[in-house]
Amino acid sequence: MAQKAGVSVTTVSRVINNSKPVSSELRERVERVIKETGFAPSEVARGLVHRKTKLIGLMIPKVANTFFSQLIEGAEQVAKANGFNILLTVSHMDMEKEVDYLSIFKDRQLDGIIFSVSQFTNLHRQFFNEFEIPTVFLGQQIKETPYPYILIDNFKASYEATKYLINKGHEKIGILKGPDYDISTGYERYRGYQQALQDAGLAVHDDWVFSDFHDINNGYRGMKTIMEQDELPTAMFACSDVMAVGAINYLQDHGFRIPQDMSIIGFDDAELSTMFRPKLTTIRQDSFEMGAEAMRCLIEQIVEKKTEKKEIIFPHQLIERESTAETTNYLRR
Amino acid sequence: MAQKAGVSVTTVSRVINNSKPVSSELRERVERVIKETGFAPSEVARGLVHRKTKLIGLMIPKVANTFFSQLIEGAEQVAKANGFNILLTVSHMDMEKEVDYLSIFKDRQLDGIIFSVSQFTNLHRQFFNEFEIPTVFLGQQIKETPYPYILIDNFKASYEATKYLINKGHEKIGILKGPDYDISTGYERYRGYQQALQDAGLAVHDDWVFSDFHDINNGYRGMKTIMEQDELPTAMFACSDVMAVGAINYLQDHGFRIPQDMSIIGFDDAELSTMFRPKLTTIRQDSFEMGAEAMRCLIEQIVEKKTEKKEIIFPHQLIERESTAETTNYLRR
DNA sequence: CTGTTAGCGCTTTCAG
DNA sequence: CTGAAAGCGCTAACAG
Repeated sequence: MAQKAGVSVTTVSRVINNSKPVSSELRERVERVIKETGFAPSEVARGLVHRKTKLIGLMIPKVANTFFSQLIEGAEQVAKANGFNILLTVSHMDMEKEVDYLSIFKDRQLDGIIFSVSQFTNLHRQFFNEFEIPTVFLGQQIKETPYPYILIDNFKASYEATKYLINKGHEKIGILKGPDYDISTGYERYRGYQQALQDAGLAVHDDWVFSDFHDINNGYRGMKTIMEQDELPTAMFACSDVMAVGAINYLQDHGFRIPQDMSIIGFDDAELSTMFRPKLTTIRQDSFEMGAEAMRCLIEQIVEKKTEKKEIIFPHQLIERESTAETTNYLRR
Repeated sequence: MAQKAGVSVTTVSRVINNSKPVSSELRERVERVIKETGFAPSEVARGLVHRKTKLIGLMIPKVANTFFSQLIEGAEQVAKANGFNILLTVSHMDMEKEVDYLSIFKDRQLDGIIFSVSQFTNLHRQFFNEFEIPTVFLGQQIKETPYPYILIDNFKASYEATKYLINKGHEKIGILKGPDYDISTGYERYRGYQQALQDAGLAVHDDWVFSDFHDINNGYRGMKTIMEQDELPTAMFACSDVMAVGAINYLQDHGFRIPQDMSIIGFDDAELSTMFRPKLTTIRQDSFEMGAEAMRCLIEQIVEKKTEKKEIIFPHQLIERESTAETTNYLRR
């Protein structure tokens, strides 16, 4: 390349990066050859010099899930707009894999990490202690690192969802939640539910609490388990839309009508919330925008070369649709 | 690192890569320091030496779509198992972006590309002519490059879907398809539909043909457009499940029953096919496995250092569920 | 078996 | 304004 244009590599570098003045003559010559040969500098070599890769590691538990797939799109868009690319890894909620990927991120000298932790273990702690790399945590309040985290207020959102059901006259309210160790969708959402019940003078009925991974089958199974109890709830708070849909499927398959026989509120406002009939009443969180914001926050850390601990709480919103109703005309159970 | 262990960097390299014999004494010393410091070699520097990055570029039009999100998971799993990582880009069906990303892939010296092309333009052609990089195309028969492509037989699958409807006694069959320039989900699926109709002595009714991007709203809109015609079909072939769901929503919202008043067959067997009620009759394609296989095929090219043109046709399968029925007791229209 | 040397393709001093 | 030289962190070829 430099040869072809009859200049030094330095000059080529200078015209490409516009880093130092170059005479218009040489510049033109170089530009011509660039156009002809389609030359572009090796990002790898550049990376070696600058100790920057312009690569962001994005680690999430699952792709095939509206929340995450939209989040990815948001993050990708912002990354692209800032000259970054995304190295995507899927952890499948496996802590070992998470730590494994973390060190891959390190070895590859990624410029930053966006990380949806499933559980912050000692191995995680160790990594972030030993190694310094701009990071944004997703979905959980990770307080023990200097890095920001971004999430919605799961406690509050769940409190509101439960309160909403209570305001509709429900007193027997069950919950379909994530696994206990999943702080945000398991623990926090359960806490909100519990608190709302308590504040209304209602008791938590353990038989109406079901925990497992968020997927449709578990929603189905969870609802089944609960409907096999002697005493039945009149409303359910499903901590994800997929759980809600699974639950509704179970109920409909067994002759129950929604919302006439059971009110169900979901969480996420996934695309399916409106495709599904009845349309889901749910808590909306803007996952695309959360991905975008996480990426903005990360890039800011990278370019400013400083990270400040901050907590980004995203707004959520209760959207009332068709899967919930007043208790007034509920059958006696 | 080398200093700490009191050896040369070469020796360190040798124990890490096990590339040449090292005395057990030095080896131990080095290993100890590695353990202590958590040292790991820079992938970037390695990449520069080897001209390999162990990175695969994956370009798809959309993440938030079951077909692609599962495909990503399949590809990621295989990549990981072989020591590769994925650089993910989302093209949003934008040809310029596609070409743009292609050259990013080149500049970053990715080891290979898995590419779901929307339309193979001159710019694409030019890229693949000028530049040699292991590639696997996804979803379209790209015949003009030396690289393999992987897809299902869209023509045949659509023929079967349409034939299935015909066998149920339907003679008035509409179609909700992808945009024309989308060879696989637009053109090929339309061709299969058309051929099946023709072979059965049925005519294509242009008013029952609707084309647009595959999403739920377009399914809704498409069905609306068709239902506003004077003469109505008794069955629809939706070229994607999301289209099918949109269509069903429209019909149900307007008092039609599925499948009693209209039979609908989808395409993809997305997760929602069974969550949705009525459960969708659809054409199943295994996108996870397609992603995995594409990655295997790509990695083979990379390690064998040779590419042979091949065509990987994945099986598809018609799955009969609840959204289709015999015409026998259809209302006269 | 081990270390020294060269070089991967770039950018950044440092001279001129 | 321009080029030569040094070096980013590693591996491979070459001596010893």
